[in-house]
Amino acid sequence: MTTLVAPTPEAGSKPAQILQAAGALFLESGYGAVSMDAVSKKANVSKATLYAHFGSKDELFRAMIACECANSALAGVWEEARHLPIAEGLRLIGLTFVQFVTSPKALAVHRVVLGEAHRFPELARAFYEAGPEQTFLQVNAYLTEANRKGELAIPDVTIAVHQFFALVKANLHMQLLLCLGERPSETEIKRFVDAAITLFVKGYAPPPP
Amino acid sequence: MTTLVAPTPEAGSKPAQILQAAGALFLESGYGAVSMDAVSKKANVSKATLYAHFGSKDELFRAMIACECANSALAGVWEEARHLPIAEGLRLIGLTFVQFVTSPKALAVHRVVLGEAHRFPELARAFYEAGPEQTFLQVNAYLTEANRKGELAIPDVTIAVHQFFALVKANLHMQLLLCLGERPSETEIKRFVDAAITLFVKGYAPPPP
DNA sequence: GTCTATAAATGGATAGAC
DNA sequence: GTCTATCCATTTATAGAC
Repeated sequence: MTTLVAPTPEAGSKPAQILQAAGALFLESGYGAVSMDAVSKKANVSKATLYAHFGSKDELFRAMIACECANSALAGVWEEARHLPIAEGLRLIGLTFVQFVTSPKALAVHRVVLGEAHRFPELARAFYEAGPEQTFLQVNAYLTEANRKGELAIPDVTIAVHQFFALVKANLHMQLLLCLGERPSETEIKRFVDAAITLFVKGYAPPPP
Repeated sequence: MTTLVAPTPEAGSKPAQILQAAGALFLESGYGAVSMDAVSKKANVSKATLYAHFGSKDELFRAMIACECANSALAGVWEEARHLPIAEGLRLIGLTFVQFVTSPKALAVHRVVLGEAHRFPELARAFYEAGPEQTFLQVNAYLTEANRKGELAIPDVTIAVHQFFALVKANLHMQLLLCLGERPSETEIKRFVDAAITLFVKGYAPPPP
């Protein structure tokens, strides 16, 4: 398996300039619409220098995605959620998750990876394993624990994890990926997440004693 | 608003050949990776002929998407679902829906529209309105009726509709969009849908009298 | 390592004959 | 309407000087 190793060269160096420029352009316009010329101009670097660091357009694209995946959001949430009642914990996780995946940056990465998934299947897989899958594993552990404590009664935790994320994202994620409308207000997002948590918790509530 | 009008020229004509070739290539490799040269070759048509029918690459791409959106799957389901108990009706709708959106063709269209959403925002909107939105409206009516009959107790039907589709697609849709793995077996899909329906119906069950 | 300049190929789009 | 042949801009990638 190819793990996504983020190079993250020292800030200010030419590779860092190039990666930053590539990120801005690729994420804005997609792979096909961006030329190496445009990247070199945006990075204030000659094309020769660009090719000295990244052997090809493909390689630059891969490196850029790897770099963008390096930010592990949702870092502090898991520990905090463990000390909350189940509904509150899920609410916190859900809200943080939605805020992350609806951020312009995350949307742009998602969009460009999806658009090129057919051409860079290993990249799509690496992206999935570096991002969504890690989050799933965390919530899997969280729900398993809730099951054990009797707070929920989930017959199939794996399915439930996917359902949880599907519920909190709901249609919002797809709408934003399609560039329909703007990101809703914080209040609006809270409404969606609340509705999701309510449904999830009621749907998986343990039977009354 | 730009509605997606599917031209659907008579079969066998040059425009039809071109659209078919364009569909095969664009859906396989995305917008940027396909040249007009490749389309003309695949369609067994000269480039001049191609440009006589479609003024530009953009126009051809739009026409192709419009053509692909013309297939209104899920057509017969709504009437049939109305005669079933709520859980069975939802199961039928959900299953048909998942089978449709996980078909290779639907996935390819989705992928390419997502990938180019930034460059063709009106196209993304038209796609959404021609496809997902129509389905939402149908289920909105269905759930409103179920609410009225007291089969379910849904406080916000709009949110519930989005939740319903999110649940039945769950993570499967995203995984397939990312070209991870193959489409699961029929049996496996049924398992996912069943789990979704169970959660949804239990979560929105009316309070006991 | 970095630049300027350029090669070699391919892209979208068109002219003009039939 | 359709074809062959071609224009011109742009693209990826490299050569050679500093």
